[in-house]
Amino acid sequence: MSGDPVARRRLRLWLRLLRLTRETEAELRARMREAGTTLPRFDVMAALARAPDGMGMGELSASLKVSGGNVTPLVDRLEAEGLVERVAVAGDRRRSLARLTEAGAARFRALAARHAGWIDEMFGEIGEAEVDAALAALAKAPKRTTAEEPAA
Amino acid sequence: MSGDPVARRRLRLWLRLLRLTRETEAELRARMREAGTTLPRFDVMAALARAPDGMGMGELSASLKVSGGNVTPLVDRLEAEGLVERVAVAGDRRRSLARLTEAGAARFRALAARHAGWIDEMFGEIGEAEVDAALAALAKAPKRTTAEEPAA
DNA sequence: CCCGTAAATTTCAGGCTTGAAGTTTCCCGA
DNA sequence: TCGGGAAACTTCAAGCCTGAAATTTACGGG
Repeated sequence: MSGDPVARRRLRLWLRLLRLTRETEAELRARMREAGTTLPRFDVMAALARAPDGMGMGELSASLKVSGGNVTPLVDRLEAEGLVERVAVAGDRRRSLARLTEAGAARFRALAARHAGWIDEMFGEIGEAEVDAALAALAKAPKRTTAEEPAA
Repeated sequence: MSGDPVARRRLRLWLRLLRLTRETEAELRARMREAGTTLPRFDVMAALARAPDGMGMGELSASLKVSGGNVTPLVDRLEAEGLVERVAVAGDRRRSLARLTEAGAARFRALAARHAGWIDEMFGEIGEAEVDAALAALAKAPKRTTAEEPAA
């Protein structure tokens, strides 16, 4: 099918990454569910936890690599749960920052600790040297082919 | 926050995998879109391409690691497009096998070739030795913690 | 000041995904 | 034979996700 053995191995690596990520996400999703939340909401909280002063919707969607239209209802739900609040931006009424509430920050700290434990458990068979090897190997991919080029 | 440096590196590896997978999937999704299909449909076709005699819905959902309720409408759509057909199973009317049609097989062959090229392009910076290192490192994870254990 | 364009966000239709409940069919033991 | 599970699949409500259109606000040249 393919005459290039390196290409075949790269494809195999991709399929392995896909499967590994799906399995891990499925496991995390189940545990988040037990903990009363969902993975996407946790991801939002994690991003906001790094920005104590809040984050614009656009920054949030870029940071999470999800579309803008997705962020709105996600933040809506977290807001309804009292974990996140939207704050107006002085001088630009188009924007609004999402920020963790006190309750949201506390909730995130508790979840993050458990999350880290779950990951360590699931990846526990991978030794430190292997972790470093994997990180080094994956550092260069994927090559961004649809990168926006500076104006001609 | 965490006193265990290995645990932190494992978490970092997981975050890296998540980001890499999301970026790659986003790129593939965009290209599949241009090609007139979607990633989930391609995944179904890829699974069916390995089973010339067809695959039960249950096998398909296990193979793709998606829920059963997901497979039904996916196969429905592929069937509507004439790429997949459901064939009855003699002796068990509960089951039905999904199988690529001639048109579906041809479509898949064309897509698969392009798909392999896209992957090779996106992962082109990763050399053969690094591919092997990554595959070796990731071979052991994730440890299945919710594995169904044989009846007590 | 006013208009055109651009930016930030929301809205929207359509599709994907899950977990749970519902159907139909099979199987097996009494 | 027949009745209770169990298995295979579908249906369903809810949520996630995208890309595109719509909305609101900002900004800059004339």
